[in-house]
Amino acid sequence: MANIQEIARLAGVSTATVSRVINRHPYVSDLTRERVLNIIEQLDYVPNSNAKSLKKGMTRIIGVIAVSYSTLLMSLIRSFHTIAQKYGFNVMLFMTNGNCDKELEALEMLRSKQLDALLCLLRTNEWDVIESYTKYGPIVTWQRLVSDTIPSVFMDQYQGYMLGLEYLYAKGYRKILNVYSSKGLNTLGRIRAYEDFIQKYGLKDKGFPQFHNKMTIRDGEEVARWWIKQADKPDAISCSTDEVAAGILTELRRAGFSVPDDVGIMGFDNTDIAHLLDLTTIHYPVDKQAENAFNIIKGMLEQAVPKLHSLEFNVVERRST
Amino acid sequence: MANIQEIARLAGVSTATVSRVINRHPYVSDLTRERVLNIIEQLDYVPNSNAKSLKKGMTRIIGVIAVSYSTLLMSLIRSFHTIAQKYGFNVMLFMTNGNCDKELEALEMLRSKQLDALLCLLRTNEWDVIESYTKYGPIVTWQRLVSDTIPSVFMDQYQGYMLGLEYLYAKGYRKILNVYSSKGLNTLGRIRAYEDFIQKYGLKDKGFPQFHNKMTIRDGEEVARWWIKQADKPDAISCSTDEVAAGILTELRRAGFSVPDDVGIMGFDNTDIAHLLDLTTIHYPVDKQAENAFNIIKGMLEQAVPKLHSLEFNVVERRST
DNA sequence: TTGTAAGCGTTATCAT
DNA sequence: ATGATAACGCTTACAA
Repeated sequence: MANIQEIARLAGVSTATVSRVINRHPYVSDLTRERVLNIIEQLDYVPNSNAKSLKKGMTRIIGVIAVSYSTLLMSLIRSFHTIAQKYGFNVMLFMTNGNCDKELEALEMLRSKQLDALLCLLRTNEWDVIESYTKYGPIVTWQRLVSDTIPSVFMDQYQGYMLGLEYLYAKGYRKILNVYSSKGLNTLGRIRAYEDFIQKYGLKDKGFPQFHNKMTIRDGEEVARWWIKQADKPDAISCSTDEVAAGILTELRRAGFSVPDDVGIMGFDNTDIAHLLDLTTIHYPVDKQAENAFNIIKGMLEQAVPKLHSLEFNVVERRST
Repeated sequence: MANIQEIARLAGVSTATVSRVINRHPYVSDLTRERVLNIIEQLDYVPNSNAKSLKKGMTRIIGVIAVSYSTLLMSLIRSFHTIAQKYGFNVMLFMTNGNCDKELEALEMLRSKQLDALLCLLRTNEWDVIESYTKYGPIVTWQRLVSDTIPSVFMDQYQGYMLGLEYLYAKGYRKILNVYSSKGLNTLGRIRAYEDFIQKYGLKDKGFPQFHNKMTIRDGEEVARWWIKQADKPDAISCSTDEVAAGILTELRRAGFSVPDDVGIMGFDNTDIAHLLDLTTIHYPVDKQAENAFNIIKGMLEQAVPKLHSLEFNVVERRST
């Protein structure tokens, strides 16, 4: 395969000049530039990335760690990929499936300089293990974490959930059922939001059961079947995810109920499915989080101060409430 | 960051010796090996992968191209990843979302030697575009393709589908409804199998409608609702995917019907959900396909003849038929 | 505007 | 069993 020396020889110039042409340096005469470009074209030459990486001390590849696939994660990854691309970085995805060793592999690749940085969406190893790798390159996370060495683009779910509850209150709903997802800091924040909410408006708890670990369409369908059977029904359901809301909505409609006439339904995340089914939901700026994550990484790589988006939740009002 | 020279200096040996220790060469005395390893440990040294890649002319990274996520693809990718790992290769995933440029990126990385090879699960660009990159490294595909330069681990769906139909016939089913997925060579093969099947057994076509583009749980639910409304019902449903079969099964049970007493249901792919719901299905050895794909790549890289698994469909009999 | 040459951190071929 | 040293293909001072 052709290399820079061969191009130089054939074009009758030095390798430095060829390098300048490739990297669009100024101070190359139009004539030589043209001649070099011609030879490059003829020989179907591409610079060897490994040589480049070795010389530059970086690969321009950023690793992204997640434990598994989900709609939300995928749109986050897509946004991250897009902005990384824009600045000439490639993205390498590590799906760990909860396997610590697979995550360690990614961390080791950071250590051995195959990766310039790591975005840790959902970790598997303990934080102190991950933290011990920060000396090899920037690591940024999406999870809730307060750390000097691992910046986070986490958003406090308390605020988002409260926003939704306030919205439902303003629309006149008073008997709200909460459907939570997996027990974690996020869910805890949401539970706290609901407690503060009923206190603030002097609402009594209606004694509805606590739905936990509900995150899929099928989970939503289950909740819907519960709702149908109740004598004293909630007048609104605030869901952990759009998927759950979607499951409830479609299952209720299938059973002949009307949304929002019989019950209001509110999703969370503003994913495609919420749009598709006209679900009111809480918009969560994952795209901006992704961009912030990238900008933080870029800032750390170039020791510059990154410009960040401010992150805010929004109610997206559609026709399910 | 420490490099091999520093280790050499500190250990009082040459870089060659350090390299030998790292790469587990024989002919290093136990004493020096120990001393070198000590220094390596102390300095937290790891060899720089870029230097290695440059020297060796390969990165030991294989790219995998797919257009989007699906259960089947994910288990294929997992198997591929596992065997690649075993031979010291890393895997870089490219989700193209049908974007030609994103796919080209992967191809370009092969060209610039950041990738040693490419497994193309689901292509986006035309085959001749992809084919033009085979000169830069091995490209193997999972799709149906007859080509000198791009080997394929494709399996003829005709056989698998026929196997399922024969099984249903043997169980006494005579009024079979087919639910196909997206129109492609695979579906065409299945349709052909069904035509040959009714001819072989002298069955008359029951005039059931043609279900096409059904591949999800929700599609299956739709089919189930169609089935419920029929006077002259099919006695078995042969599905394009386990997801569709799962949707039909659960929706029918929800409506009070019994499977397999009222109708037999057969999936395809033998994914987790088939196991979960006790669905009879056609096992499709994706793991072996993945291993074959890797072995072909490995063979091409080492110009050796790969050992391949023979690929066969199997009926996995469970309780839905 | 162009060329020379010194690295980047390894591995591998010869010597010894 | 160990050491010199020449690659691998590129970038970038520094010179001219």
